[in-house]
Amino acid sequence: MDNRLNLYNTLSRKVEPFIPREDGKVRMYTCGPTVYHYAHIGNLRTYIMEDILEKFLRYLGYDVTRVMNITDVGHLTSDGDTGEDKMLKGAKREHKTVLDLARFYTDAFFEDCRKLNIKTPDIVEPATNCIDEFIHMITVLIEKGYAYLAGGNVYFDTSKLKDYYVLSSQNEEDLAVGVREGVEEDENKRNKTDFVLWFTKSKFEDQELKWDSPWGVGYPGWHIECSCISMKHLGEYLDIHCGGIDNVFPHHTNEIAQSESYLGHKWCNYWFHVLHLNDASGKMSKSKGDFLTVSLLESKGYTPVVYRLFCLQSHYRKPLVFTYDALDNAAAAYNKLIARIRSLKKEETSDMAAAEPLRNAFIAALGNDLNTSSALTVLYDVLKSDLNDAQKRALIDDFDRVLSLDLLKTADEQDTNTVDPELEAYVLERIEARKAAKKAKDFAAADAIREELSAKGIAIKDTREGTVWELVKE
RNA sequence: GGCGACAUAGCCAAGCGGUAAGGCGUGGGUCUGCAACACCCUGAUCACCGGUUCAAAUCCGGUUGUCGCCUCCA
Repeated sequence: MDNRLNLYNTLSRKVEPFIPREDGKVRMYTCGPTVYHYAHIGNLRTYIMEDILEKFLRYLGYDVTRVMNITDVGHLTSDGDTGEDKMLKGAKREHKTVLDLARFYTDAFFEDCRKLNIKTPDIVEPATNCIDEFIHMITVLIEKGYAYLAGGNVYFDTSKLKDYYVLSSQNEEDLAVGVREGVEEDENKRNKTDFVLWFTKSKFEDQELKWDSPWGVGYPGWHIECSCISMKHLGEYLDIHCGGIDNVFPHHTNEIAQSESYLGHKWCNYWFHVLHLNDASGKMSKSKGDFLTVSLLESKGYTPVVYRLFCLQSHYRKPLVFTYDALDNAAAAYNKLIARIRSLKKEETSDMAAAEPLRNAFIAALGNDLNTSSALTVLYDVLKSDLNDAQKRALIDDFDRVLSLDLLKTADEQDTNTVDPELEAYVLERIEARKAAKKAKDFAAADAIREELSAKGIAIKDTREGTVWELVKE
């Protein structure tokens, strides 16, 4: 397969040609959501961009297997055993069991994804399904001398590694421990970067999810989940590991440490990280309490794909600032785009040879480290090109396999042909009445009819070819 | 304190050494009874200061600013 994707790799800090280990086949892992609350649109920015990556790989013809975990246990408010399990905290807040909470927010997450046209990964695995695998890996790590028991917990010993900071190039001395408020240092650790693989101590007596293990009843640490779930479904070698930029350290650094110590060889070649969505005050965070969700945007009248377009206008490796003005900008752009697509005539075509240069431009744009902004420009180039309408529609449909903006679908749905005939007859009758009023120069009556239709959600406009009308959304 | 990213027109944004894409908005125009739509036209020398080069928004050094990470985080 020819290589047409150049991708920034956090591991090398360079844009490099993407070459999977096995020709034509891509093994892709994604850090999934923590399901103690709704996902905010910042979380979803990452999933949108990962979705673009996956779909572009498929567009290029790769056979992609993508796995995602659901973090339904082990995600503490801090990494020491002083931390509170976020799931437990969420369950208390909502008077649900932890499993009900997980199910509820997992469903909510995929519902948001559906609205944003984010494809569900081939395999989705909750952490609580893989306890045996976690125990197995931890056992091996202890046997190999990479892990130790202290204070009832099992820790990974980062001092056993020559190159722990492969991803983030920090150094031990300068790491500030507990810089964040409310994070306490764990006295059991031998090194400040050591992390918990298995907890048996919990200060919360009502900890709901506990499993038996060789080290006592307890629950897994956060980092071990992703390593195990990835290997369970994708084997010992991974091509791409995705996640938000904040996961570089410590989460992904720790994943590499434990995975490669366990395997005894290099694990994953490409690390793909998406930068954050910020609001005017800085980073969006679930723990801040007040955050933006897809439902909130919908309640304000935005179509969710407009947010997707907003994300695609920017590059995934740049911080993006969310403002309603910027979203309005995207909404206007989306509506205009759809209107232009709608004006294309639906015809059959078999000759797509003339479309090749634009198709290649589209591939070149996305192949250049997923430059979605440039890819959208190519979309506009298609509309402006000399191609016939059928070729344009075909090309737009082709691009939308990756962009997933419902381009043709929305344009066709808005077509008045799909409207209830009774309504159509009524509207046509009113338009005729307005025409008569206009002819009689009774503009007050004509405007009244326009007002009346407008109140019913029907917009009319006078074009050279006569008066046309459409249903206005909302 | 350490590590890292970013800084392009009113806003979003591309640009990867050869003379600033695209989108939204604004203003002007065509059309129109008016309006809306559509279409046409309309704008920046790229944070600042040095350096390399025939040539730099693009490379190097420095300055300033914004943001992120340093065991909750997408």
